[in-house]
Amino acid sequence: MTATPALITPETTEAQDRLREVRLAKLEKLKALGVNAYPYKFTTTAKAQQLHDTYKDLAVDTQTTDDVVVAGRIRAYRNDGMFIDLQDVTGKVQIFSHKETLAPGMADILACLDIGDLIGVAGTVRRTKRGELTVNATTITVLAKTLLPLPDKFHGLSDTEARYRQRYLDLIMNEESRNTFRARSAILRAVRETLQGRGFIEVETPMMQVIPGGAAAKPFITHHNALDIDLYMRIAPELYLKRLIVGGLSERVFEVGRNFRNEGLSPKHNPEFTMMECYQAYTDMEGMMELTEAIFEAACTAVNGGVEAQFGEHRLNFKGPWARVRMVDIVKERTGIDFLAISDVKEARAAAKKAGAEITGKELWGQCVEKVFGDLIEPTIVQPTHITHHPRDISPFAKADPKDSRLTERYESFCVGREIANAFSELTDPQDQMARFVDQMKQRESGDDEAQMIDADYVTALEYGLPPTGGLGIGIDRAIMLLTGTETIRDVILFPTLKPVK
RNA sequence: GACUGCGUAGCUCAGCCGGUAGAGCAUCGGACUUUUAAUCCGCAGGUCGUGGGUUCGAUCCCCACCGCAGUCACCA
Repeated sequence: MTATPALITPETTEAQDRLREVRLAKLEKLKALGVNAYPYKFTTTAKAQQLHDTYKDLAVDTQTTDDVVVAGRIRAYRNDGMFIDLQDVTGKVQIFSHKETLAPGMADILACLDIGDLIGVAGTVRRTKRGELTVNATTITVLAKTLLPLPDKFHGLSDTEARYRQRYLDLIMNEESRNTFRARSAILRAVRETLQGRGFIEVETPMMQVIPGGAAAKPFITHHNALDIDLYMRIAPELYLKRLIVGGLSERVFEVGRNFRNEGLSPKHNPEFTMMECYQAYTDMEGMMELTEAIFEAACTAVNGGVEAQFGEHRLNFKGPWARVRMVDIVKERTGIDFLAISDVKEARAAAKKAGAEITGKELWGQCVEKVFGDLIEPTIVQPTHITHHPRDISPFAKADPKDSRLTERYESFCVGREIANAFSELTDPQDQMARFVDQMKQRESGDDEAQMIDADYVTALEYGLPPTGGLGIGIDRAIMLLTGTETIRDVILFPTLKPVK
């Protein structure tokens, strides 16, 4: 036997090589029988679930004359292939092969099959004495001969590392994993449909940017050879999307796409993650609140059939309107600290520290408020809640609160101690915006490498006029975790970031 | 980045106080045949994550490194 280059796989062990040899021998037998084990096309007439639906009333021990053609992966192979469990995207159906009903030559093919192989089966439908819906095979077509065995048919694949590195095996073996990622798709569709139903148009903005703005985060750096310049992977699409509102491309735009933040990995953080951001002209944060609720209601309904979702012990209800409370008010209510009555920064830091927040001594007034909220209150929020009117210090793109210039028209929505949305009445005043950038630059110079860089062109865009606009961002991965009851972000991202194996 | 835990056959897992490894499933050979994790008999399958060290002897003890997980830090 001659080894082809494709089969030189240094990662496999000798034991794996032996297992492969066995299957290669069967592949050779198939070739000898004139069978192409990797054909080009196959047409089916039914899926497994369709058969179960159609024949749900078929009596036990009953043979029909209905011809069907199915295709899928062999998940179980009993009695030397007499019984096969065939799995397709909808589920499993049993295949029965008997000398008397099998077409000539099929028995030889059957003998060359293994668990894991992809096959097509033509036959008639019956229900066995034991009540199992079954296709009595007449012909069997090899659609792809496998060269490596699947994991344990009963215990499956549970090794977390293997599940992430070889996601295809995880998907073959674990129905829960398949369901989660199908739910992910359904949620994304619901988000898009909700927005499109309201007249938002989907756009795409640069992922490689010269000035990475729109969020407080460390960026990844990459390099463009021809231009010989470094570029940053975007941390947010925000500033580009608002340029589109300035341009009047649409009064309503949204983007669903990847953001990249150079930070640690955790059950809640993956360096690349999916974000939905949308901007709507002529509305403010109130309008965004209603939209936030509508999106979550739709997304939850898409995967759970209603506005409730189970997350751990918590029964979450996404039906709007959600509770809303000002950040300073809930801080005052829970800790007794009335930050609005504190004007001195040192005093604010002392109060925050006394309350139990982690204070380094460099915080601005607004950062003290946020620390207390983030450290002490955020983790306790269970049901969807809008926390509103963030301090101006931590909100460089939000309009000031007309009632108190220390605050802004901004809110973040929280659920089970997690942020699920961030929105505000967008700052549209170019002079105020430039002042905010200058403030950020000062924070940057004093060591905060996550403070915003000045994006002069963005300010120029504002000088051409951004209408009153509401903006909203939703972290899609975390939303999916909540709506599907998933504890770790790696279980909702198909190929999470992992260190390479050396 | 820090701490803790884990890494044993293709998969899922045992392995005592240090004496160079076991099971089930899968594979292979055989038996059986309307099964449901099919059953029965038998064979084979291992650089115990990697590299050092201690020891007469290391899967086990020590050190370093690699990877994964959890917690924290960083971070929305």
